Parts: sequence; structure tokens; C-alpha cells
Amino acid sequence: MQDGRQGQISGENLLFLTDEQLRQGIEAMFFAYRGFTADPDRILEDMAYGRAHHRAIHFINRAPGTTVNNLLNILGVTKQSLNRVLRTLIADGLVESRVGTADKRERHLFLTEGGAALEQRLSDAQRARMRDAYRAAGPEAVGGFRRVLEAMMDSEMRRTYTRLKESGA
Amino acid sequence: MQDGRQGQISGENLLFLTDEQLRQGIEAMFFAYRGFTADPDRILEDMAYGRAHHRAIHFINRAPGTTVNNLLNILGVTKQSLNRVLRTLIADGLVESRVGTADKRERHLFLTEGGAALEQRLSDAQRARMRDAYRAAGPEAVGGFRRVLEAMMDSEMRRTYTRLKESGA
DNA sequence: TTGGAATGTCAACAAGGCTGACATAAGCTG
DNA sequence: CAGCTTATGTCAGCCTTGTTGACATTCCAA
Repeated sequence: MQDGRQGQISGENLLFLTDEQLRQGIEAMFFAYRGFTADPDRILEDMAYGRAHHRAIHFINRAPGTTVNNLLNILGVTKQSLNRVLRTLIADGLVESRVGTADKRERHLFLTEGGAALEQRLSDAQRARMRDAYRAAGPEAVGGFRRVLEAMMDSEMRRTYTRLKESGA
Repeated sequence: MQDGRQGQISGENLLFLTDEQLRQGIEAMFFAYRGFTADPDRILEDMAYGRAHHRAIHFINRAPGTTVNNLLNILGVTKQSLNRVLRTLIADGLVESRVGTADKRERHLFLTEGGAALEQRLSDAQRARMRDAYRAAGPEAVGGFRRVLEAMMDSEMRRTYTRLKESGA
């Protein structure tokens, strides 16, 4: 079926591409993503917020003044879905929505002081997890980690990711 | 991992641990996980199934004859949540539930021929994505990728992951 | 024999996706 | 200016998938 049928494909060393290796990578992604989200989830469950709020807060912090439409593209959800989240964040005073100056149809999103404080708590926890993982795996591993993840993205997402990366560096 | 850079916290040896680096790693995980699940999601949306069904099918294939309780621990959901998924899979003839012989309270889960066929479709798609990513990133990157992911897991999940890995290798 | 473990099921609920429909304001174009 | 398009918001309803709590059944083990 799927086990141990790799063989030597035209003499190359493709041992890392066996089905078993790939399956282990798949399961590693599954279990690691659980760890990746665990700490922010724990912080948020006390409040009336969830992972969707975290994502919105993260990217508003990352790209202050972003428009709703831009955030929509980054998050890959519908405007109705995002709007439900934004409405509560604005009502709770964590996010501010300012009418655009050049184009008054647009709303530009910013974190308030309270929003920035929550962002800090959440990202501190997530960065601590990432830092420990990086430290345990070593600097050589980090490059490989990032390269595989980037190659795994859909090309459109990779463009979004790269744009964000370069704006922050 | 290989050099003695853990004594000197002050220099530029720890460039890979800057907040900006960590944040890029966080965003890479976010965008990559979207790609990771995209192909199976597309296959499943035509049927009445979702990601939860995929996960159940994956791990039943991986550990045939697993008990419900064992699967519960792997997936990290409640029995009610899993049961809803299993019920539909059994009703649709993709999964078979056999009463245990040693302990008749236990149910052992197996994929039927139809279940194995769907599993194959789903994992082919997901492995293809993983294979392309591995190929693009290169064999050295794969080791780093796996090491960081393993270090990112909660320790209990890491034990589960390792047990599965060793049973399949 | 009795307690507890493993399982299944029902009901109710919440988060967070989705679609469709519609409203409003504002920019753009002929 | 008129009319189309764009950006946003909102209402209503649906789906999947997670949660609790309660309760029944089966059956191993002390």
C-alpha cells in the first residue's frame, strides 16, 4: 500500500522523500500546530475571545492602518466572518477603525492601548514557544524549518507572507 | 546543536532568536498550515465530510485496530465529538468497528476497502504537497523542519507522535 | 456482588466558518 | 450629472466541529 516502497529513484539520494518520511512530516505538522496554538488559546479562553480574534489582532498589529479588505485577504475568510470578530474587538475598545482620508470608503484598523496590551500577552506566549523550539533545534534547523514552510504555502499566501516579512524586517 | 553558542547570549550569534525572526516563524506556521490542509479540504468538500473526518481516517489507517479511547487521545477531542464523526463514517461504510476479543467493551476501528480508498486519495494529495515542499527546500532543510516541529509540540503530544513514528518505521 | 472503566447516545450550546441579500457611502467613468 | 463599481457593514440562516452534562449499557476485576 504505502509502506517501504521507495526504492532508489534513478540513483539519487531521495531517502527523505519516502512515503514514510512524508507521513511523519504530515503528522509532525498536525501535532506541532496544536502546540503552536495552545498557549494563546489558553489565554483567550478566559475572555470571550477565540483564535479568530487572535489572528485579527496579530495582523492589525503587524500592519497598523491596514484596511478591512487587506485584512480579509491576509486571513482568507469572508467579510461577514471577519466583521463579527472586528465588531466585538471595536466594541470592547481593543481595535480602532478610522475612516480613510484619501478614500473615505475604506476603514483603517489600529490597535488601541488595550489591544496592544493583549497582543503583547498573546505574542509573548507564542514567541516563547517558538523561541524554545528554535533553541532546542538549533540555528541550522531554523533555516530548514522556514524553507520547508515557505515551500508548503500556496503561492498567493507566499506572496502575502513575503510582503509582510519584508515590511517588518 | 553543533557549536557552543549557548554560553554567549550577548553577541549576534542568536540572531535567529530575535523577535522579528520569531514572528516570521509564527506567520510561516500560520500560512503554511493553510497550504497543508488545502488539498484534502478541497477533496472533502464535495462529500459530506470535513477535516475531522480526515483526521479520523488518517489515524485509523495509521494504527489499524486502534480503540476509540486511543483515537480520542491522539486527536485530542471529546468522545462525543469523535463519535459524531465515527458514526457517519461507519454508516457510510468507510470504517468498521469490531468488538474487542480480549476486552469486549472496547471497539477496534478499521478502514474498509472504501475507507482505505478515500484515505489513499487524501494522503496522496497531502503527501504530494509535502514532497514538493521537501524537494524545493532540499534534504538538509527537512531535518531542521522536523526538529523544530518536534520541539514545538507539547510533551504529551510528542510522546504520541514518537510512538506512532516508531510503529511505522 | 459491586465499583469502575469503556463505550454510546441524547440534548443543548458556542465559535467560527459559509452563502445570500440588501444598504450605504463614495469613488470613477462616460 | 448619471450610473456603475468598490468598500464596508449588517441581517438571517446554515454547517461543521468543538464543548458539557446526563444517563444507559456492557463487562472486567477486586
